[in-house]
Amino acid sequence: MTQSTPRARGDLGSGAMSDPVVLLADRFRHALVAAFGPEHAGVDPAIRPSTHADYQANVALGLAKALKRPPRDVASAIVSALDRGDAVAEVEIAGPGFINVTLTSSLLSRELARVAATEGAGLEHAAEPERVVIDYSSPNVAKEMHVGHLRSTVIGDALARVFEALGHTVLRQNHLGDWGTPFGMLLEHLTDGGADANGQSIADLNAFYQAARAKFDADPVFAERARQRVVKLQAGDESTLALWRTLVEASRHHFNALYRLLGVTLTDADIAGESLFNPMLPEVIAELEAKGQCVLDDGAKCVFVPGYVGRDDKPLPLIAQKQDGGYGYATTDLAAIRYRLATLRANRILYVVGAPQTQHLAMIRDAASQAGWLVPPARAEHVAFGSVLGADGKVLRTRAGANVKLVELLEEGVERAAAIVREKNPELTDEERSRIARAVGIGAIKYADLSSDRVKDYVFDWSRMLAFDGNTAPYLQYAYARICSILRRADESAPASAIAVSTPEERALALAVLAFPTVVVDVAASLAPHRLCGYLYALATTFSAFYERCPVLKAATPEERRSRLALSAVTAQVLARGLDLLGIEAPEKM
RNA sequence: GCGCUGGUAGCUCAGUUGGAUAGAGCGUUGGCCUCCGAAGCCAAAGGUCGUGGGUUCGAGUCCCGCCCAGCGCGCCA
Repeated sequence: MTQSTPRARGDLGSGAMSDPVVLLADRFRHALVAAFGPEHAGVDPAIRPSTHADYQANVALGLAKALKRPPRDVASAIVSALDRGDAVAEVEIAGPGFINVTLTSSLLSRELARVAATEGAGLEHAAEPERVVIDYSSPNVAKEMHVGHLRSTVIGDALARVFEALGHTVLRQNHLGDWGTPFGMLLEHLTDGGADANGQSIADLNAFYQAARAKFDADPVFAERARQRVVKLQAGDESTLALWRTLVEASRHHFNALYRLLGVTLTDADIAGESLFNPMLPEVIAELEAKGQCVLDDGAKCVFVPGYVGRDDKPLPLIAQKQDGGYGYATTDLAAIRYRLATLRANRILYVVGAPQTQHLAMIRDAASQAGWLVPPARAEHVAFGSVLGADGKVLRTRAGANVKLVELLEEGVERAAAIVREKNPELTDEERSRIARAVGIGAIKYADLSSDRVKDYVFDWSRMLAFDGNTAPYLQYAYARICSILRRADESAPASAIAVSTPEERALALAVLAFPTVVVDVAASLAPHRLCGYLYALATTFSAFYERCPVLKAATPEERRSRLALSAVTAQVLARGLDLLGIEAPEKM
């Protein structure tokens, strides 16, 4: 829906205190004011990682034009005004006006100690916590979950974890498809004795759904009964509701089992399905009418928002009430956004919904603004994502053309992981192996989903996601397990204050570790979990380089050994915390 | 027709919101285990960033046109 407005790097406020970028940005902002006056207080110093130093400030180049001075002059004025304190070891002006900054080792040690001391690996709570509604997963009652639900569930859960880690109040909303016309045929089929739905597995209900559907399509008498049953359901007929509840109950068991297997934080308390909003629909329409937002068009009550036209070049409506008096999904979505703002008091609403619904959700957002429900600074954003594709480049399906069941997909992942773990590490007990296989198999699937830009489609490929090379969950888990192995053998533990950064590999690793909080804040602002993946992968490869060149247990001196042990430990802490934010487990052995 | 989203190495993908020489993994080629987990590491080769203009000190990144692909566009959700 709205594009998020990410804050400039280095201007992240709290939540990133241990990252030197924050400290540097602060020092540079003061220098800008000192050098050029208070009107430059809001300028972003543009602190970036550098290949020529620890960081570089790019602000002089942009400022040169406004000040009508040569960039290098501007740079040197900034450098003169810069308070280096005990943080900055070296500053140099390079090229057209880049300011290269090298930090002192003592600063790195101090900040690493701070990271190690915090439970969240350096994460701090936002200065102004928000109430964030996240609408995700949203499976349909009486249908088995399939790959189509994977991305919403995995991405939404990762975002929920990230926002909570930053101290925001997260209101998970599982918008179940638990109401509407399809329930007419389902309930009618149930009264026909089509299935014993009481507490039975959803697999039965899946077949049950298809049977009901077939009967509905083939038998006009049945179809009419189904329509009547919808009317009874809408009217609150008690025996009909009882049947409906059995379907919902059985489905919930299925969803919960799957969420447990997948390691997703959703619970029954997060269920806010279509049925919740059903009673609100008449009053929503009444309010829209009272506000003059609703007009009769072609027999339907419609809300028109500017900027949307249909194929015929005529304005495109949101249909609040159909010709026949029934309600469609637009009505439910309007009721839901109103509820989330007025009742849940959300500041921010995230719709983790597929990209094809972009226009629809934009219209819902605009209609909510138009109705006076959605008022800044509250905002609604569409966290759109692409499709999961098969090897043929088309939406992933079984060979028979059916939807791929999510349970089967996850179980296959675990089985494949178990086979790999068995081969690579035969010494594990059965119990260890099965626990690790679960972490690796599920982790691989989730990570594959999270690690590329969510708006793009991605190709589902077992061998790639389960590979131990490249940007995969197993590679990160391996890096973590390897560090744990070192720490187990060490027979001593060293505090982060023992870290003395000396070699280039140690320095690179220290800087990488310290960037963690900034990355997490950035993920929350940009709603882009793949940036956390990219960061963790870079962290793991940086550790590997350190591991190759810098002996830990066999370090030259006891001081160096303790320093490297502590640096390894804090790296492990960040890796595990980062994976946890993605909803992925990090076993200590694999 | 209109709109949205994509197009970066043979393949799969990054690219920090306009900065210095566009980076990874796979695959290919060549190295590294008497040494903390080789499930790893190092190196080489591989690019008109779909295309043509524009903006400026500087464009994969911003603007316009075009090409290709996917998706959406009135009572399904």
